[in-house]
Amino acid sequence: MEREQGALILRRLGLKATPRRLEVMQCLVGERMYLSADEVWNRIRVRLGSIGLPTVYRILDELAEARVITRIFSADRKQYFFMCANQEHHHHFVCDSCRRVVDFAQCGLEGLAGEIASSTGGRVLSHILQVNGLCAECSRTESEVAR
Amino acid sequence: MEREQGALILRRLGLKATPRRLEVMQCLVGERMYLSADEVWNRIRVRLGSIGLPTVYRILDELAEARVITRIFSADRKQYFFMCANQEHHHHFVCDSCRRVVDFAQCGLEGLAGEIASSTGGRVLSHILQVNGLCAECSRTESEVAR
DNA sequence: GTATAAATAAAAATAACTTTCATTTACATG
DNA sequence: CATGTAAATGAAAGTTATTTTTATTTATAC
Ligand SMILES: [Mn+2]
Ligand SMILES: [Mn+2]
Ligand SMILES: [Zn+2]
Ligand SMILES: [Zn+2]
Repeated sequence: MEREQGALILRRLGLKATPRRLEVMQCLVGERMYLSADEVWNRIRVRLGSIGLPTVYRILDELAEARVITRIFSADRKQYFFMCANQEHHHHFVCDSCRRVVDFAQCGLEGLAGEIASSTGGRVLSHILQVNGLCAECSRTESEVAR
Repeated sequence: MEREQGALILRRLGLKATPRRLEVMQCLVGERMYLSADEVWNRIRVRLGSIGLPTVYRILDELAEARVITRIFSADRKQYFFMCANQEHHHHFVCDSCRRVVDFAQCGLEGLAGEIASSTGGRVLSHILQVNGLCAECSRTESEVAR
């Protein structure tokens, strides 16, 4: 992501294009594994000289709120983040072993939303969908180990 | 849930049928809202005389592990639990306003699992699906307030 | 350049959970 | 029924991810 592109996205969201925000975005863009706030912090503070962990948390929150990045669900219940080029509605296939994230477009929940609304009389507002497993590489590795 | 039924479930899991476990199950069965460990604790300690919060956490973990109860995802990232009579694979429609949980059987992710496996070369092991919104009652209330 | 609201750092606080370890209890066995 | 044993529990302390607070700095509109 070009520096100016990041700045544009931030201004569109009504956020100032600060060096810290740009670094956080830079750190996540193109990264194919999901990262924790702590990991983002450790990666960027080398380059920024210094940045506070609360700042990283705040920036990640803002970006997630604005849907620039996504939250990934993990069994350890920590917060993890991932940025995808894909800006349309979609979900993720997440590797339990190496943390790789792969987009998939199929959602197929529009129909379900309708069914739930009509059968319960309620209103559907959002949904969480995440598929977990082993990516191709980890799947292969595991087979080798078993041999 | 009859006391003896609870005991049977626990023994089948290789767990001792202790008064604390039975109370936790009793507390959750038939409850139509999801509850936190803290809430379960406050409800049952009145009846048990005393029980430690770590014990409640341990019991809830065991029951969730054994799939006797389910974890509910919440924006506050606390752990919430819900028990459904329905023992088959299914998911939940959760009210963001009153915490009510409604089962829905449709999952429709078997096909998706296959597609992901064949397109990525990986292996699908599990998935998370939760639909959020407003239950019928809360949806009605909200409309009234808007008027 | 300057004013101003927004952003940040540093430190302290929070709170949800978890661990430890000494004591108690369910229950299998005789 | 008595009893041995592993499993379960309580109390207290510990952990740690995340958040709050407040004084200072900075992006940006004018
Ligand atoms: Mn979807
Ligand atoms: Mn499913
Ligand atoms: Zn992998
Ligand atoms: Zn409701």
